[in-house]
Amino acid sequence: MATAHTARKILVTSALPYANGSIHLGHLVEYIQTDIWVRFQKMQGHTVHYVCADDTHGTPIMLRAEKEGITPEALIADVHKQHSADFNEFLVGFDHYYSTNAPENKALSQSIYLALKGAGKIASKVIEQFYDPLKNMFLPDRFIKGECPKCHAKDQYGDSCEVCGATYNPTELINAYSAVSGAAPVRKETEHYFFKLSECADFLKEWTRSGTLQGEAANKMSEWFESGLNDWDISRDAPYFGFEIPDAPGKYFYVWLDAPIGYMASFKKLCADTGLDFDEYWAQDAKTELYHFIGKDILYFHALFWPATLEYSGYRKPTKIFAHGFLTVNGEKMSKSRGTFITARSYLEHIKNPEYLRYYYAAKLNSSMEDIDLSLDDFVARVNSDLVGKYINIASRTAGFINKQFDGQLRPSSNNPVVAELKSSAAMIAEAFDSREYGKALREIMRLADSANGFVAEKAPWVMAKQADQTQALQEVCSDALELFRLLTLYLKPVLPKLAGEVEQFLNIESLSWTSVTEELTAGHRIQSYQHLITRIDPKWILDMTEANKENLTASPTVAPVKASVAPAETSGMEISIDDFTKVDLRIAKIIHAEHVEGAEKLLRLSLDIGEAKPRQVFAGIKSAYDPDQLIGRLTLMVANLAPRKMKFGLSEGMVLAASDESGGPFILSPDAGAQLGMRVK
RNA sequence: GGUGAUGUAGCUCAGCUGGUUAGAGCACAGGAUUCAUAAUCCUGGGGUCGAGGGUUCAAGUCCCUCUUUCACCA
Repeated sequence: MATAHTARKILVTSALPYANGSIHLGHLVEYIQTDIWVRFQKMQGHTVHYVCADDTHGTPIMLRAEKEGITPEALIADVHKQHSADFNEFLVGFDHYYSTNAPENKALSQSIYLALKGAGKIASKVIEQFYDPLKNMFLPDRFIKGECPKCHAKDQYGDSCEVCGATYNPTELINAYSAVSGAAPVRKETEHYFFKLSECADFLKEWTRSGTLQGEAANKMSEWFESGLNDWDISRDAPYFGFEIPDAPGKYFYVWLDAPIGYMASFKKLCADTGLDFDEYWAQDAKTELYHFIGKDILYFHALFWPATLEYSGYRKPTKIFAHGFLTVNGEKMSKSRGTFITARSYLEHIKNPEYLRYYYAAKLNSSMEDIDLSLDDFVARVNSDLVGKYINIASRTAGFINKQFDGQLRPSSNNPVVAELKSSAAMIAEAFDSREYGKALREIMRLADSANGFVAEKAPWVMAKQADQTQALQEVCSDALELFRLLTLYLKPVLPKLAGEVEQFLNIESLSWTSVTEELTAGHRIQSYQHLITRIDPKWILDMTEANKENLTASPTVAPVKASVAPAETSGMEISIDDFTKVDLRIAKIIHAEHVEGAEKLLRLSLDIGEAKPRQVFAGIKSAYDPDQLIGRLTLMVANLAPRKMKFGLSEGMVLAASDESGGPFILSPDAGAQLGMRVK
């Protein structure tokens, strides 16, 4: 039996979500996967601590806070509140959820750095980097934009082109500009600190092949060894939101240095709060187990930098790293235009029950790094069929007899073969959960639920209920069915902890643990009256959710004021030639900023990006129909070669197009998904 | 471009170290049943296992080429 071994001491982490956005369904794959594993191990009687934190440092957070006119600290405090609430509602049971911007993390990061320095693993080197002369800051590659050197698509990031897929250096971009200020970046020298990863190759080769990684992950790692390991740049220059490097004023730790240390810091705070022994879990010779659940995209940081950092600063290494794949929705990448970029919050608003998603993810998850697909139709079918039709139905169809005819009292039969069958699967299901083969576990559990329903169908208690001499048989069949239901609940508990709690109340039993497999509902035990525990998903909820998540690519008002019956408006009647038309340079523009203009009745001031070095300022008479906030970020159409015009409030460098007549408007235009800013309209 | 994964019934997925007519759930069709918030049970139709080549007595399973989708490239 899987339950026979001695209790283990386990520390588990999920990757730290970046404090720059909301938790969405993609994030939740990982937290749900980890939480199921943690709950399963706890049910096994092991001591498990599950910690996580917000990843709070770096340039994007600094700039976003600046844009919102608040301090980074205020920004991350707000995000922390939101993230915590989301995780809480999805029943992700962290033992501690912290922040990397915490005193424990600062102290640990600095001491680890000093230990690495003491071990001779830190070097400094003068490098050349792009610098924004307007903003007086060094620019990460992703904050440099320009024209792709291969396909000449405008507005591409500094590392690769989203249009043609080419990769290159920021130096190769044509007409490069800073995404922060629009200024042309200059090259500037600066001293950076490096972790000498190149000296860690032998250690890492052995470590990554010692069973700590999945096979495919280890394969992936070997490519890095073949090409040779470079030293890792761990410093960034001020201004930077992060921790300053000791004895190096103006130099900060790169966010990826202090992020994984955040695992330690979160646990350290938990230790301070609860009296746990930090060293028992992190000392070099620690006998406890340490597992990191991560996405395949950050394997690199966790399987190379992190173990090397720990090794040479005198700490223990992870026992194992579990990498999972990405989430697709309906077979494609999550998409704002299709409404499949769904936040945790939006899911809760529309579907409400988080356990549906937990169940569906569990049904899809395995131990590999393959992507998993959230097929929304399949989601509805699966939850309704498995959870409501099969599992809950067992209680729903039998509890009534027990409550009405036997006053809630049970009388199980002895040696029911179906009960024995369910019990005999306990070890196999435990093994599947333990090895993160949740899909396999759930397939088995649903097979057992089929057996249970087959048992009820075969015994036909509704026939017994009509025969006076079958009273005892009726009570036995229904009691046995509830015993089957109890076992299924136990098996599903890591996935559906809240529902399991409600079933425990209904059955009037103690909290189920894995050893409860060997127990049984006994004769004379009284259950509570049955109330329906979960309802089916209405496909309409899904529709509403995807609609609500569709980014406003079309007009923003939800109610269309245009009447379908209006006669088509007459055209002006004047013909023009194609040449006349091509004189008008129409471009797809992205509204990067919009605001009210003081003193203007009708105008909004827009900043429009059409792939040029600087955004255009355009005044548009659309104040009556649009709120500036809802315009920011969307694409529209502009006339790019209209002669600039001086207006009372400033220079207008173009014109946006909008439709209107006496029935309503103005309505500004939007391109179909796929159009990129800067594209010519013709 | 390089590397690691990936492509199996309409949909979502199982198929361990190669071995009898390729499986499940959902969907669909027929039947049964009415205890259950139409749930359940039985039966059935449906696949040239991405394409092509190779190894083998035998390949979805191994090898090669091409191709799909995803990720990473400090």
